[in-house]
Amino acid sequence: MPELPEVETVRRGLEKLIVGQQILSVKILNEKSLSFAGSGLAKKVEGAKIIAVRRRGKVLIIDLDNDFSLVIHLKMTGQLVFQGSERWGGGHPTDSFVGTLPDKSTRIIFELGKKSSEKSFARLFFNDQRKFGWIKLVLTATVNELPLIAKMGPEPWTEEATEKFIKNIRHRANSMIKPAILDQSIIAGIGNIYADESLWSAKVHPETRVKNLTDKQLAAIYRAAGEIMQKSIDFGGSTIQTYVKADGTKGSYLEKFAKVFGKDGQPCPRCGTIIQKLRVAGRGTHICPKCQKPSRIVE
DNA sequence: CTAGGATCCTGTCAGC
DNA sequence: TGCTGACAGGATCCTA
Repeated sequence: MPELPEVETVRRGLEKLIVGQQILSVKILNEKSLSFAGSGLAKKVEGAKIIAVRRRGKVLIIDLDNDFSLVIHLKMTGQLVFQGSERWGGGHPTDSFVGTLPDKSTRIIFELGKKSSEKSFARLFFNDQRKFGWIKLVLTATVNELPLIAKMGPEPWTEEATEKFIKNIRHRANSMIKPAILDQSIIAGIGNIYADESLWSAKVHPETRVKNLTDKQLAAIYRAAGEIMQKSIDFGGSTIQTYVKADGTKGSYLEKFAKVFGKDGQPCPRCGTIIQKLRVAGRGTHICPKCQKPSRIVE
């Protein structure tokens, strides 16, 4: 689930909480959730100090001071929850943000602290209902060689990267625009929500073939994706803070944030037409049928 | 090259 | 209440 804004929100939260901490121990509740192409995984992790928390696309990277890094992908239902003197969590929003941990979704537990001080003890929980998410321990120097990262397209921010994005996507001329922007090798960080939001913003129908879009339209999609994702980060992404409202009831940040995603049956915020839900490339897709007209140039 | 389906899993919800 | 099927904020692999 978590897309770039959620992963960036997690990164910022964790950076404040865990950099400088030592990993005292690792508890593996689900073997497949944590892997290492070698032996002595726990021994490599335990005792290491966390020196940085980075992000590339939807991938989170925790650098350790022993030349290793923990590379994390939350996939659909992953989340990270820090429990120390304070509680913090981000990623896929579920009740595990607020409930007692570990719970049945907990896959890995990192016990953090400083060897010299008993007081700083804290735990970092990697929770993941569907077990699609993963953590890999790799040499820091080889992080960029992981296929997903090696092939990854540009982050959706800079003006220069617009050209890179257009160049990448033109290689997929006959593809529909929605699956094309979901492809991490074309542009990094877009998932199902931001794909729909970006296409609505740029007034492009998700089934439009790439070859039927002008450079200007592609640039508009790229720009919309960057702006919407930046706005989402500023808004606070998906965290405990946005999950629990001030009055203690559950709130969805999507409810407030999204214009079309999950809004089928409701009026388009731009023109009032009822938003429809369709299936495009196997994914639930939300459009305004008036703002996002299908391409008339059909081959 | 592209689409479409299956796969990795668990939980939830609609419908009968 | 219990069952069933569809679906889910991801990515990869396989087939046609």
